[in-house]
This record gives sequence, structure tokens and C-alpha cells, in this order.
Amino acid sequence: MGRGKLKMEMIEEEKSRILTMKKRKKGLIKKLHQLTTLCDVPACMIFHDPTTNSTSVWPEEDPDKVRSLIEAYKAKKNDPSGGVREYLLSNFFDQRQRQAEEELEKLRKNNVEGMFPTWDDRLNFMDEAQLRELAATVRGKAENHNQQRRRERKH
Amino acid sequence: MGRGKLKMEMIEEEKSRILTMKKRKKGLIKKLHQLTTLCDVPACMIFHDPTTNSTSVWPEEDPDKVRSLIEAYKAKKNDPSGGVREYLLSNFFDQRQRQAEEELEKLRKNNVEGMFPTWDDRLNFMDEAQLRELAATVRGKAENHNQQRRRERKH
DNA sequence: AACTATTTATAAGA
DNA sequence: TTCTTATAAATAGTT
Repeated sequence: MGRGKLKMEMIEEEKSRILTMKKRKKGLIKKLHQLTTLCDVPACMIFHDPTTNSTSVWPEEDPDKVRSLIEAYKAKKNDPSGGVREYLLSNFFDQRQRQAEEELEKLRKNNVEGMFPTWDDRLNFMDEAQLRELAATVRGKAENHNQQRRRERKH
Repeated sequence: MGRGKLKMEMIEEEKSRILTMKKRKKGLIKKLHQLTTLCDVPACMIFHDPTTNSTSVWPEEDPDKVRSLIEAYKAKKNDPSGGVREYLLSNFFDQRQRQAEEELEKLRKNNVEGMFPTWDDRLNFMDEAQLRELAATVRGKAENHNQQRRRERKH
């Protein structure tokens, strides 16, 4: 682009390299923002600027989104065999446990899905003991929540 | 760009949204590659595709680079907003529900915590019905997991 | 999956 | 540096 076409190799001239970096980083962030907005795709980017030795991230105003994406990536990396995860998941729902499927659907209806975009991925990496304890924890939370609301009603 | 200019909001029409996502993702990766090459800047990107529920990363062929960037990012952020999260979390557990706390501790011991750093925050914002359904879903997963393992033992 | 009219990004210059 | 602008590149709608 621009007045001249440059070779796809590191720009030797430091001034123009840094200037180009600034321009392109800005453009890249703009495009990433557009992608997430237009297509409803969670995405993030991490840069390490060697000149300032500083790491920056986008979106910088939403660290939770960055963290959740990093977690999703790590979960994926731990996948020992590419397609197994999807297989396990569909296998699970196809067999029986219609009830669980319906409940998951309810969760989606309650708009909880957006809170756990990587949910299914992660559940597949938990062993049975972890899943049971997680369920117990959630149940405990639900009961606690219930108690809190009862108490609120008394006031 | 292109034949028409579109508004910066989610594309409602699913087909064009997905098509646009594919095109723009490809373009974005190209631009990120150019930035890293031209300017010698380590950088990575993480996407989560909602349509396939899959997380992808660039550069995919160099996980070490991604990991080092993630570590650099995490190391860098000693952010003050972390204090707010900690406050909310401890506040919740201080009240009662020792059982839930103990179970969470077990989860931590099982090294699940790393998978759900944002877990507690999110639970605190779910209403009781959502929590109960989530618990039921997780329980269903656990039971299914158990059944799968029993079946594996028979073979 | 290709095309192409347009919009957008940007390299070099001021 | 910031602004300009000629040109390269990306891409929205179309086929």
C-alpha cells in the first residue's frame, strides 16, 4: 500500500520501521475491533514492543475477555487429540441424558451461554471427580443464593 | 470497503456474517504476519469462533511464541482492578457456606482453578435458577463421564 | 470460489 | 511529529 510497495522483510531503517509499526498496529487494532463487532467473534491480540520492551494487549479495557480467550486457548492446547473433544461432546448428547441437553438449552435461553463461551470445551477436560465437585460447588452456591434471598424478604 | 459500506454493528444475516468473518479473519492474520515481519514485533492473536465453538490462534505453528506473549502479558499486569475482584470474592465466602468453600478448595487441589479463574465472579452474578440448572448440567456430565469410563473398562 | 467496484490502509513525502 | 495523498490492499456484494 501507499506510495511504494515494500518487501516483506524487516525494515532495516529504524525510524521508518518504528513509524510503520505504530501505523500498522493502529490499523490492526481497528480491524480486530471491526471483526469482533461485525461478526460477534471474541478475539484478542498481544504485542510486545521491543523498542519499549512493553507488552500491550487489545482489548485493553476488557481484561476479562482477554483472560477468557487465553483460557480457551490453553484448554485447546491441552487437547491430546484434535477431534476427540468434539466427538466426546456429541457422543455424550447423542446417547441419552436428554435431560442434561434440555437443561443446557435452558441455560442458553437464560443467556448464560455468553458467560461461558468455552464451557463445553472445558467440561470435557475435567475428570469425573472434578465434575462432581464442581456440581456440588454450584449447588452450594445455589442454596446460598436462595438463603440470601429468603433473608432479604424478611427485611 | 467493497461494493457497499456496512454499519459498524453485528451483521444480522448469518450467512454474510460468517462469510465476512472468514474473509476478515484471513485478512487480519495476513496483516498481523506483516506487522511481525516488517517491524520485528512479537505478536499473537486469539479468536473464538462461536459457530464452531472452537478457539484458534496465530501463529498456530509456534505455540512457544504465543505462550511467551501470554506470560509477558500476565507478568505485566499487576492491575489495580484485581483488587476489586478479590474483594467481591472474599466478601462472598466470608458470610457462610463453608461447604462451598471447602469444595472449591478441593477443586483447586485438583488443579481446576487454572481453568476457571473467573469462575467465582461469574457465579456471583447468576441467579438461583441459573445456578441450579448449571449444577444439573454439570451433574449430568459427571454421570455420563462415569458411564463412558465403565464402558471403556469392558473393552 | 471468483470477480470487481469501492472503500480502506498506508508508504513516502511534506 | 503530524498531515497529506498517491497507491496498494482489503473486501462487500455479486455471480
